[in-house]
Amino acid sequence: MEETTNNNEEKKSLNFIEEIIEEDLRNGVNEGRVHTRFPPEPNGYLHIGHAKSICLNFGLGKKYNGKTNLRFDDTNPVKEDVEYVDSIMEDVKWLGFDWEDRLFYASDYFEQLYEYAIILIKKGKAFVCDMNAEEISETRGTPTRPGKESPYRGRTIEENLDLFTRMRKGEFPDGAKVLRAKIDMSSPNMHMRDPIIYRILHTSHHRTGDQWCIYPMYDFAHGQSDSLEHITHSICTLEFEVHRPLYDWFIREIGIYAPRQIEFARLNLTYTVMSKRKLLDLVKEGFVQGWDDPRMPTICGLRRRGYTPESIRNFAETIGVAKRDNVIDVSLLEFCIREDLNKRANRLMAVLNPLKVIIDNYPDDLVEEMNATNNPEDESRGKRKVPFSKTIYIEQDDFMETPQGKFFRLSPGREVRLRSAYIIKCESVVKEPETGRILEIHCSYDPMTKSGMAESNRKVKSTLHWVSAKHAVTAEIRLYDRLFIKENPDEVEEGKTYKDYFNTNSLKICSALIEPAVISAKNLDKFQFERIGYFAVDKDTTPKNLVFNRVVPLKDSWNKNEKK
RNA sequence: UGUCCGAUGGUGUAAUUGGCAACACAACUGACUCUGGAUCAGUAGAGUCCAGGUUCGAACCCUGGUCGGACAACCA
Repeated sequence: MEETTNNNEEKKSLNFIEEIIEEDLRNGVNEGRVHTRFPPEPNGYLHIGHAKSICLNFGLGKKYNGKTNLRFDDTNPVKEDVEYVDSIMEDVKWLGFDWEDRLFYASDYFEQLYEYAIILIKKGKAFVCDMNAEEISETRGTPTRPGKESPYRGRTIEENLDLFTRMRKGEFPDGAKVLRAKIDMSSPNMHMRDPIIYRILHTSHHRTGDQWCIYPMYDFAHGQSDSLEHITHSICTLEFEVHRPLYDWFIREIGIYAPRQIEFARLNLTYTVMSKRKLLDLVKEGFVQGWDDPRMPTICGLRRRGYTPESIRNFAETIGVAKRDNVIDVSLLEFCIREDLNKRANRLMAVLNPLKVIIDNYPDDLVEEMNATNNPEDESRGKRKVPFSKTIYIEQDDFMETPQGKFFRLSPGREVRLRSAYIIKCESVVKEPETGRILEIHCSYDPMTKSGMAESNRKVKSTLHWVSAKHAVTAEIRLYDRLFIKENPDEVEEGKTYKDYFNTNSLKICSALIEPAVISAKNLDKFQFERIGYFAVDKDTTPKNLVFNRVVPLKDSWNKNEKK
């Protein structure tokens, strides 16, 4: 519909990465080929920050008719596990991306990488060093002070070859020796100070088993892996900018194809943390119930919470990509899921804090099937039947004995519409004598105002949701709030840690009375409970116990005014 | 007292590459509404980190500062 108004097709501006790619395309670099990759380490679950990278890499592949690989950078067997490999593949697929037949592992290249190391040794560009971790660290210098050369730096090529071969054979224990690149101990770039490229690790690997006892360092594997896969644009986060000269050095010395690395700023979100380590702490220390706890910014957490792949992709698109540090307001993420669910989630009525309403002039045993619209945004979703009877429940918040301010819901003597049903009028209030607590309210209904009836269009100030007492289904409801009480939990005061800002009210469990149509709901089904919010069926649901997660509440301008 | 990177409304991203700051979220008005949702209309909010310079003209180029981030794991 937008395109009908302006035919001079408003072209969307390019982000800086697309600009670089298009420039390369114009210059005929790589024969016009675009090939990206998403290279996670299988040592944890993916989070929304990874989603940004996934959408970027796969999005670019798609946009430029190129390809995108999935490659696991699995060079550290002590931290990695197939559990993570599986979850990562599941998450990428769920987000809607396809690596087709291009699933790779850095461990696929171990033999090749070993050969590359031999090349370096033969060129006199790498040496076996016998110093231990502490000694190496001490001689590395600091960013402002040059390091000292290793006493083993001068070993002959033959000696290095012999030692490295024996390292591979398993003749030395963990930590006894490392292979180092011979570059420059006085380089202002710490990564160029004779970096370690191979270490001894007598640990079995999740894919290569006990085939190897030496493993390449990430820096020695990543760039070459990209090269081997003929990646044209290696997109990564900012912290690897300083590594680029090293990658370039390896590629040049080994003499292989050079991809172009482009760095972008990682995503930060308000009221949460985004590092794998911190997320793991929250799981291990029981702040949350697992990686897929719906409060977690992990992909599996968001999925369980009720987020859709479309909403996350749209979020990634909306936040854009640049090089400056950024913190995105969670409200943008919430906007994206509301926007999506508004169009696709069917409506249901559910009461969280019930207040009993008896309609005195309604026949005792009558049950009427009301016609309710499933989704007013999409008439094709049709209608459903909602049973109505003499005793119903409404939300406690929807009644005020002495209405204040602009409260225009139910109160004594006032009329309101019951959604998809009748207009009722509050006639009296029954209270507990001692406490004054409201027990129930009595109303009358106007039979001529049934929804859909010709004369039903009388204007009333508000419409309330409701459920029929004898037909309602009970469900467990989990209400989530932000994980932390501080916008940036990483910004800690003296003597505190991000954990001190954990929001102890981030999960509230309550129950709800829901209209009977809910019983057919299956895991991950999403609904809008009218006037409350979007809810998704949780996997903890059993035939006896329906469990819903609140994805996000509806915007509430009344509640907002109240808080002022 | 190093190297690299960055700096545009509250937040994020733009600005046809030197032509007079736009879009989205958030906020606020109002209209409409059988969801105080959605939708629609509108308002406010930056003169682009600072100081110089080049130019008819600078958010874009140059110089010098300031501030912020990354880098000293046998992690990735």
